[in-house]
Amino acid sequence: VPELPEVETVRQGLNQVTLSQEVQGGEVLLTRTIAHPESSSDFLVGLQGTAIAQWHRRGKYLLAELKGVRRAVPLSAGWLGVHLRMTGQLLWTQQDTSLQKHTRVRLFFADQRELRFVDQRTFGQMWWVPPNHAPEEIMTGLKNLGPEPFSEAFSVDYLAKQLRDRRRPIKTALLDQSLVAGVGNIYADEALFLSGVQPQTCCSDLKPEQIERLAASIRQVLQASIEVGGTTFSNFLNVQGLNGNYGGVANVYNREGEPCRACATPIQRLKLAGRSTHFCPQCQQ
DNA sequence: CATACGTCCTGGCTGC
DNA sequence: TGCAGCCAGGACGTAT
Repeated sequence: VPELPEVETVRQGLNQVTLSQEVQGGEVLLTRTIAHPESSSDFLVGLQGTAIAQWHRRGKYLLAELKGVRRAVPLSAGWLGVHLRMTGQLLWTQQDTSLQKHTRVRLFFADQRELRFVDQRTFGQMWWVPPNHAPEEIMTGLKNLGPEPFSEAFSVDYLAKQLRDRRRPIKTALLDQSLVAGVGNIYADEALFLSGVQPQTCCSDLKPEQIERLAASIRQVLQASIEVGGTTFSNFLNVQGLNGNYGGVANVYNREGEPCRACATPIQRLKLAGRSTHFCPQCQQ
């Protein structure tokens, strides 16, 4: 389940291998994957003859800035957007590598290279944003994203103000991408454990010191995972198809009934907003 | 506006 | 052992 740290790891990997090479063609094996343009062939035509100048990340979205390669002065050639959703993977490979079962989109580069989008559950999406359009015009989800967790905008004051008048459980609020961008189910549970806050706590009941700990914990748990290549809690694969160093070191996620690593109390599981939620009833009050 | 919930999908797991 | 049914969840559309 790629969340911010995994997407950031993919971004860094793509910046190491995909830049400044001409897209010479491609193949869409599942048209539903292409969110824009409506026609898959228009998607491929838009990308053809461009090269990626740089990969960016916003929340869990990947954004490749495109440039024309057949001009002396490279012109803006729009954007390629990707959301991995549940099971999406971007793999940098050779075109003659046998296709994975769930291959959805292939982009062909020079020297028989390929950027391959593999996605078992087919929720993942790709967009081609034409030149002279802002990505958020086409990728409408971008408009509803809250601040990046590592930005100055994600301050204690911001979080306190946002939570003050909300009546939702804090866990549900953390999954809302308009509050803070990039946190998903795993990191929400882990950040709440680290901050000692029960996931069911009503947002407006949180005390100032809890909000302060929560803001710090969100950044801490995300940063720690980025530093080990996004493999802290999942069997996530990087662009080379490798799982660096699966840690399996979650404190609470997917540990129902197992002893809390801090106090040995059995970890409890409940359902919030339709999502499994794990916490230590002793450490989180 | 805030919030809740159903929906999309595949494959792994559970229980009969 | 086969197989139906449940579950996992990110974001969006719709309902309240």
